[in-house]
Amino acid sequence: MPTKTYHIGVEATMEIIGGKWKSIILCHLRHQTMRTGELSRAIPQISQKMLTQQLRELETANIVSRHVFHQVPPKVEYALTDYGESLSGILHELCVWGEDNIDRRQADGEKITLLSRDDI
Amino acid sequence: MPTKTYHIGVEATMEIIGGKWKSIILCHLRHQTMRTGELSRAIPQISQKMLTQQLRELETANIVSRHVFHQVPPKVEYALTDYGESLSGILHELCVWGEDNIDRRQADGEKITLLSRDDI
DNA sequence: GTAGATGGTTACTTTTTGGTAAGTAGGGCA
DNA sequence: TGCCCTACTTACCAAAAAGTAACCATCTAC
Repeated sequence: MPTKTYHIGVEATMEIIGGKWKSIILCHLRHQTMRTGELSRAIPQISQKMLTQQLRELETANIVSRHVFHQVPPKVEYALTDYGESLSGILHELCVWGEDNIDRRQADGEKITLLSRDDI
Repeated sequence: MPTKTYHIGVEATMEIIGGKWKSIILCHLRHQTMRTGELSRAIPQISQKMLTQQLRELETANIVSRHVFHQVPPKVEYALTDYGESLSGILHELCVWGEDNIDRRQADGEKITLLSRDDI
């Protein structure tokens, strides 16, 4: 198979946490283990399909673990793996920087709202 | 105009540094002011079009400054703004985490190469 | 007068990503 | 019997992001 080539480290990172949803999902999992339904309530804009798709990709990258409880109705819990935890600091900074960015833009007169801040 | 709504800070951050190219460009500008041609040599995979497009967007977000020297042939220099510098720590961590990720995957037997590490 | 250097734009196409809506499973429960 | 719950999948379609290739402007130097 062909060798995959990266030119700079950040490429690999963005391949894992990039895209519209992954960093958001990870920011939520940073604080707690969550069930599928909890995640979709926490991220109301995301569709079922995108949620599971992104979770699978994060699982494949060994960032998120999936724990299935064999019950009916089904129960599945997602959490950061130990390796995923190594992203925690970065995720926190990404949240905080974004909050500050929104503050600036608001102060600049832009019509923007931020619904919740990263409390921890 | 409709109010733009974010649910969590990281959304705003990723809107600015997300996508295939922005974080790479920023990682290069983190170390030095660069001319257009230098950037495209530093990021050989990027096309002219994408390079200028991404730089314009970063300029609009006030992350990058553009300094035109009125010469022939033209000379244009790009640099992080003071505000852009506030991303420097995050960008560095994204690079370092990615380097480590690549190391792990290599150790895991995946065929991957990283051409250069974030030296600073 | 023609080619080269630099930075940039445009029209067009392809690829990737995301969204919608419907369907599956299987036990609980009225 | 039939509907609910939860997690998940699938087929299909729309939109956004990125790639390609050709083109412009301007002065310098041959």
